[in-house]
Amino acid sequence: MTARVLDVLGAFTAATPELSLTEISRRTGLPLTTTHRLVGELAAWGALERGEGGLYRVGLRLWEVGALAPRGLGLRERAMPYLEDLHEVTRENVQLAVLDAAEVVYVERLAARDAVSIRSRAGSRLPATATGVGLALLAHADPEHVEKVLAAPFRRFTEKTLTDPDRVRHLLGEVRRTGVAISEQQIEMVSQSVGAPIRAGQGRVVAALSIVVPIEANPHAYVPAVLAAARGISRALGASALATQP
Amino acid sequence: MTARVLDVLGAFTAATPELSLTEISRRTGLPLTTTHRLVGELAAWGALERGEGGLYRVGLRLWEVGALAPRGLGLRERAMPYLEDLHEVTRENVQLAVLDAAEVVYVERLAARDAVSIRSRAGSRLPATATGVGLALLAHADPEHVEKVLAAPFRRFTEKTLTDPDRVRHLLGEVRRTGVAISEQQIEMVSQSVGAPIRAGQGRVVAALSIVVPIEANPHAYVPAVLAAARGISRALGASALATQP
DNA sequence: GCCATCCTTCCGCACAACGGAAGGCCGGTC
DNA sequence: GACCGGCCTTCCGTTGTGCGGAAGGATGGC
Repeated sequence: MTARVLDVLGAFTAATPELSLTEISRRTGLPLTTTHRLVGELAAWGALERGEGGLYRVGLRLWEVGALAPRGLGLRERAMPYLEDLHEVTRENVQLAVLDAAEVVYVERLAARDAVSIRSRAGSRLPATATGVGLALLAHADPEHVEKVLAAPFRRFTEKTLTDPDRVRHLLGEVRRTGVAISEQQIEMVSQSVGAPIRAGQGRVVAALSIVVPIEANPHAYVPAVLAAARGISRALGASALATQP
Repeated sequence: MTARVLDVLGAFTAATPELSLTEISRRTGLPLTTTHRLVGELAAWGALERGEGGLYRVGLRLWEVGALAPRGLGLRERAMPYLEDLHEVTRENVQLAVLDAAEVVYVERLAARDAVSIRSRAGSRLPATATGVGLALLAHADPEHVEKVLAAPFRRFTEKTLTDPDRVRHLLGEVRRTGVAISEQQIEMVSQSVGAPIRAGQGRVVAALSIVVPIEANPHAYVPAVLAAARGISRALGASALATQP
């Protein structure tokens, strides 16, 4: 059964990237024997591998296949030079993310050594409404999808985290008008982020990037650099010059 | 059956990252109906997703799981700063790779804009004996494993590609003695590479990096920089100072 | 030496995956 | 506008494959 195979893969998380057989069995709820067989088959193929101590971890072959995801490494590779430039110029945290249902998934993250250091790695998730990248993405997403997102309960991080759908709707209009999304103190009280959408062919928004700066800074000062980077990546992805206009 | 699920995933390659249902069916040899169900289940989970035109591609969720591979993104993230430094200083192609059976898998690749430009993106493979990284890895691999690799037929790229097991064995001894692996014109006649092993805890070699330079250059000039980068990454991975000595 | 924990192998049964058949849905052709 | 050829999707009865209980090693701690 396919679902069980995927359950096994899903048992691996960033917090626990190495698991014992029994641990996998516990997490998936599958009988030990079944787990044993599944894990064996996955390991034989290279989707999992066995480290020291007999613990299982995600294997090289699965990484290779995962790297084929257009929204993963593919996007990352083309965006990298622009992210680095932006990072170099500003010395702040720079992030690249895509939308998945109601969350954003961070595809790349360049951390400033000295600046506000938020340390979640590539592959982590946050609610879309609470982040600069997320607002930039939602602003250009299918309205029907946006409504579904806004209908779900909001996760709260700080006292400034948005929880009112109407407030978000208004903000999204603002984002469409200005071309940038500013999220203030929604995740942490000490920081805010400035995000902008990235477009591919036909002008469709496929990703977003953002820069995270201390709350003392003036976010508007970063807008031109953020927009320039977003436009650069959009062009690299094949969006026409016209389509890159807001 | 687990194998069939994996067959479907394996149908996706760097050359053809987007496939139609029938195309997947053809490649895997599975009946169309069966493929349809498997692909549906995989897509529901997020391992695959459906792009424009109905073509299937690798999904975000699989990318996330793949990113957990310690030898994939995990290694990459920690090595990145050192790779960038090396790249910055030398302005040449810099690569990070791990060993998988008889091949090396490139985990990261920083391409020089002007220097000898070598193809193939992160996730690609080459025979271990024909590359700088591969020789560095084999030199510190289980001797039994090395013999298995040398027993298999050699793929030839240029007239300088090594095909004599004894010659390789000798070279591996040399690598162990000097701490660096130099591969000359094995892949292309215009380039050579200088590789060095990267160690993790207990001094075990887990990866290697290399720099690719034109054949006119003196490879030995790059040895100190390459070794410094390899030692830096090893330290970042938790190898003790002693273990990082050759 | 004993017990606890984890991993591995075996094997008969049941039921879920299998895949043939049939039917939609394009878009091209005459 | 009728026909055809590629694709994709749904249905459903049969069968063989994955399932998981039981039992047997392998460690390692006390």
